[in-house]
Amino acid sequence: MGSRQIHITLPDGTRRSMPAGCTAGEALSGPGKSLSPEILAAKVNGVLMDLATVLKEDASLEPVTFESPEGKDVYRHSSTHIMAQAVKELFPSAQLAIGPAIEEGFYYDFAFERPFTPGDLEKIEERAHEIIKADRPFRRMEMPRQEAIRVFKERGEGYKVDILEHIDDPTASLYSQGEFIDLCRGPHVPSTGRIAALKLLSGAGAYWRGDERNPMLQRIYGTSFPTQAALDAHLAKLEEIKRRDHRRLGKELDLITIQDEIGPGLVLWHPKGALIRLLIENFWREQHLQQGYELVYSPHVARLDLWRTSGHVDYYRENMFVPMKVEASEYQLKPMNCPFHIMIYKSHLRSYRDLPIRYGELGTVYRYERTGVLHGLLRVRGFTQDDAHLFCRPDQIETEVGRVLDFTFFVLRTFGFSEFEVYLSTRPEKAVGAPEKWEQATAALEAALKSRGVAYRIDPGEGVFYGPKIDIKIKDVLGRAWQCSTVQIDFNNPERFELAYTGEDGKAHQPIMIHRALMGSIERFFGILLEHYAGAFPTWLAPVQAKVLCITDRQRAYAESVVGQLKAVGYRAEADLRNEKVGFKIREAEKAKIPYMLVVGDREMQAGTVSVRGRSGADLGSMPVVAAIDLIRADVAQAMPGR
RNA sequence: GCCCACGUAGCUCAGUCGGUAGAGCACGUCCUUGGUAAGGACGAGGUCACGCGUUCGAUCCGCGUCGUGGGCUCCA
Repeated sequence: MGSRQIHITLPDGTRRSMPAGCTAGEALSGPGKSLSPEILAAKVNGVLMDLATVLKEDASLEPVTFESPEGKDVYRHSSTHIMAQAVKELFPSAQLAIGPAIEEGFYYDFAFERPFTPGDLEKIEERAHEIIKADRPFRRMEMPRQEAIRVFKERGEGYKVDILEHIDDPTASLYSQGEFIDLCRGPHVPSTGRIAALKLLSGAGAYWRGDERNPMLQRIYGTSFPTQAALDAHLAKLEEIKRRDHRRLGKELDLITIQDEIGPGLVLWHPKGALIRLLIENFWREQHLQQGYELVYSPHVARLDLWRTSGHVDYYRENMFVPMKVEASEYQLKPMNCPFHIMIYKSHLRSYRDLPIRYGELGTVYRYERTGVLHGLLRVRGFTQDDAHLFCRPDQIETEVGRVLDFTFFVLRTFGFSEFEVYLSTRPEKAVGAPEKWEQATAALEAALKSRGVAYRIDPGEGVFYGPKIDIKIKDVLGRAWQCSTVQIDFNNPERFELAYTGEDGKAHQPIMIHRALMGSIERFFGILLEHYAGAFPTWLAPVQAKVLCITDRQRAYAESVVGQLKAVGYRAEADLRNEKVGFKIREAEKAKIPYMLVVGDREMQAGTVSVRGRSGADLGSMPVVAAIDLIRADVAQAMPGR
């Protein structure tokens, strides 16, 4: 032999001697052993590469499995190539565009003369399974960019040529499995047989490079997993998401509707939905008053000139309804609340002693959203922001932002959210305000986060043009992240509206303005809550907290008296006095997701008790009415200390 | 806005290869008074989203409008 030896360092620190020219896969498995099938790719000196990569020098090696994000990426990326091959085999005239791995799967965009039908998807999936069964190896080829362009021109793949013409790298990498060749950075799993469970999910239209001026392509979404069980679990999760859909639950529980006759993106709150909203709003108002906010109201329309001053006419027009003419002037339906709060601030001369001033409003705004983006309660045209604007001195930013953060986390926790993702967005390219101001404010935001030990990520350049911001995303029970809360510094409006306060020095100074919302929009937050709780609101928010069910007509008066006792101490109770069997009444109360069912028959009536059944079947036994009230009280107090 | 699919009773959905429609649930009346997720009988309920066209005839076919759903860079 006499071949040169190289040293491989594994993640656990062990070193292994291998002949130079071995592959990454061989080096990971060790001499004479076969590679564990979980290993999909390798990190060579920290760079993600194929297992077939030939090693010529000493290197550190790390196995990559499906468990890591990179592993999932490789797996799904290989999957999408398999799907693309299936499409090309069945529909040779389809052209390849792009096909990346995405969070929970993959897609591939094709240029094709017609959309793919569900029947096409079935055939494509079948063919993909055959390709997997054939276990064709993925082979990497590298060639000069020009040559790659020639290859794809020959194959009639115009989009690949377009991609190649837009990249700088003088060499391009191509991957093939069998007859199929695709431009691809890689890496890939060693062969198609490594994809254990693959499923195509849906087809959709998508623009080339996401630009609506470009041609529409046909996108196919799919996903893949290393075991059938994992795929089934994923599909079950998709079913669960459907089951929790707030549009479905909103209708089923008779909480809200959005109706054609009224208009897209405009929400009707039915009595039970309105009651939950009222409870949310009451909580919000109480807490804001306690936190030193002053609550205000503002009109739904204002002169267009106000929106010229604020800059919305210039920067926000495409999201505004068209103005309406009234007498000699034009009026604008409000897309935001800030100008109104600013005008309240401006209605007096302000002293440095007055600051900070905190104005809060559940302000309903109207924004024109393109029809295609409207979605249930999550994206609407009329919604209520839990808005507030803080006016403070520059030295107060950190304290104020800190207070907002504490307040936000408190409110979100009360609504049952315990996991958060926090982002700090810094100065974008196009920005107003001096760089020093940005630096100072960004540092204050960061200091407020740090002093609370909040873990956060920086989104460089993602701030709004008028100032840096902190965004907080909440994670629901299914692990989905939703952005609700935001805290934004605004250098723009104080300038535009010439805001001022008199300082200790007797001179005019410009205040800092902070926009903030905790829930974002009540509509959206309500939709998220509905999905988070799957409609089973906690007792403090449940529109009906207890339903009294009589077994026969004989207990009707008693049932009503129990309802009366509950109402007298402030709980929301209803009686079901209908001539129906108790099983039927329980079924209905279960479906309405009412937290407590109080069953009353002759026995209970005699003893002055109720039989308590908790939501989803728990038998809590028979007890005096006061004991049932204590039960509800304890339940509410757990979520809402002090009630 | 754009691509595709869809719009039938209050809800969920069948159906009509063109001859003005059906189920389940819900609703109403009656019977039943039943102890922890559906008791029974009968009944009422529809301009088949809207408009225009083709046709002897349109809910069905064509075009348009409105609405809903999925999607529209997570960049080889």
